[in-house]
Amino acid sequence: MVAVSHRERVLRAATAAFLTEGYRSSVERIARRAGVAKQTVYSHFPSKDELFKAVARELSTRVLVHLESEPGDLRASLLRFAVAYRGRVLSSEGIAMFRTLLSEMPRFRRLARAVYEGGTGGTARGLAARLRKAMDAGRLRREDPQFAAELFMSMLVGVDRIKRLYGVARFGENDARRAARIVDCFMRAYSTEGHS
Amino acid sequence: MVAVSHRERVLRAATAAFLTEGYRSSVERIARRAGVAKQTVYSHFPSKDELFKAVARELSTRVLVHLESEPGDLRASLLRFAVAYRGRVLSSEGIAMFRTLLSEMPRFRRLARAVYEGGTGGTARGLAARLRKAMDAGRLRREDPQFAAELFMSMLVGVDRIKRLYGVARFGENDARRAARIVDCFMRAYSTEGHS
DNA sequence: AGTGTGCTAGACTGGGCGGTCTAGTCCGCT
DNA sequence: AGCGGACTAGACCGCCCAGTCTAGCACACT
Repeated sequence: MVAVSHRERVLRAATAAFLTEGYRSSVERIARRAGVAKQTVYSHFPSKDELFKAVARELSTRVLVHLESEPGDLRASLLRFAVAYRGRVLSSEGIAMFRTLLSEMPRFRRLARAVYEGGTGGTARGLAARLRKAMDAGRLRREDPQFAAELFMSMLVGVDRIKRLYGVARFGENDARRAARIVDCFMRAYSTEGHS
Repeated sequence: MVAVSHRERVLRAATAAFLTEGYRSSVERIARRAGVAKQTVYSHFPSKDELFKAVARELSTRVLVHLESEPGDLRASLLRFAVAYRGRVLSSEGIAMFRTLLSEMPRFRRLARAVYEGGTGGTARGLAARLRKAMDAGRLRREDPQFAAELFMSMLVGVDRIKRLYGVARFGENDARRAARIVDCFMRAYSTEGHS
């Protein structure tokens, strides 16, 4: 089916366009970028809004960060998660995605919930499940695991995301160290083992 | 001078308009909202972009949260800060401001830095100074106070802000409790006193 | 060869907007 | 009374854009 390929190309071009220009990007520019006639865009998506929604839905599936639930060292496991999550969220693409989605979400309230659930929400739930296990095993202080998961994720990207959004900081090589420091802090607050 | 009053009215109307409609808000609507002719807007601001920048600058001065640096109980002091900061950031106005500024910041890179410095950056610096004092007094674990301040602020608003931005959560009455729990976590990670 | 389908380029419509211009009104000052 | 500056409503220009329409091209199927 050629249609699928065309649809795919439009979607990809629209994604790139919306991420760089925001919703301002015109349908004609998107068509050009996809190497396709404007009419072809409209033959696959009924309106610009629907195209945007499709892009948003597709984007939201890229965000989820899984956490291996295998037994291994909890600290190492959290550190891997930290680096992966920060990499996804703080990357240029992650920042552009956040900015673009955010500014249009008030117009698409139902979609907004779905995007949240597919990204931050889903990731938090997965993390919370892992933390609960660690709590059950007595390796983490017993407390609301959902709260702990959200707190950990907040610690990981909070102000750093803001800095990137305002163009104040880059996402550099010393990032792994920062992630490690944050994991240390989290463990100090939640680990049942002694602190230094 | 009547001019000042008019300028002020335009600025206020523009602020309200940009916060609710974003940059989409037309100059004519802003003029109407201010009860003023379109020409009057242009007699005070050379272009819509400049008007927007003026609004952004004005908004950024509203964000700073000060922390009393008097000696008192550190935990109580942090808790007051936590409640104040969350109140400012997570309020409907704070969220709208964030969304509006954010989506236009890529076009105004110099302004973006200033807005960051006036808001999050300045608040973090003030908090860091306070934390450093507590560290000097031996009441907090000695560590990079700037990092600690940013981490604390991340903990305070990170995921909660995301939830509000996506319309997933409201800002309700049990907020003070959440702030308190976060302060507890921070103190567990940083306090030099024993933990329960 | 003939038909239909999916595509192409590009013209077109209707509407919105930034920004300018005109003509006229109001008010304070001399 | 007469002048000037700040304001008003509203017309206007040029541009961009979402979405539609037309005419023609290329290829697959029979």
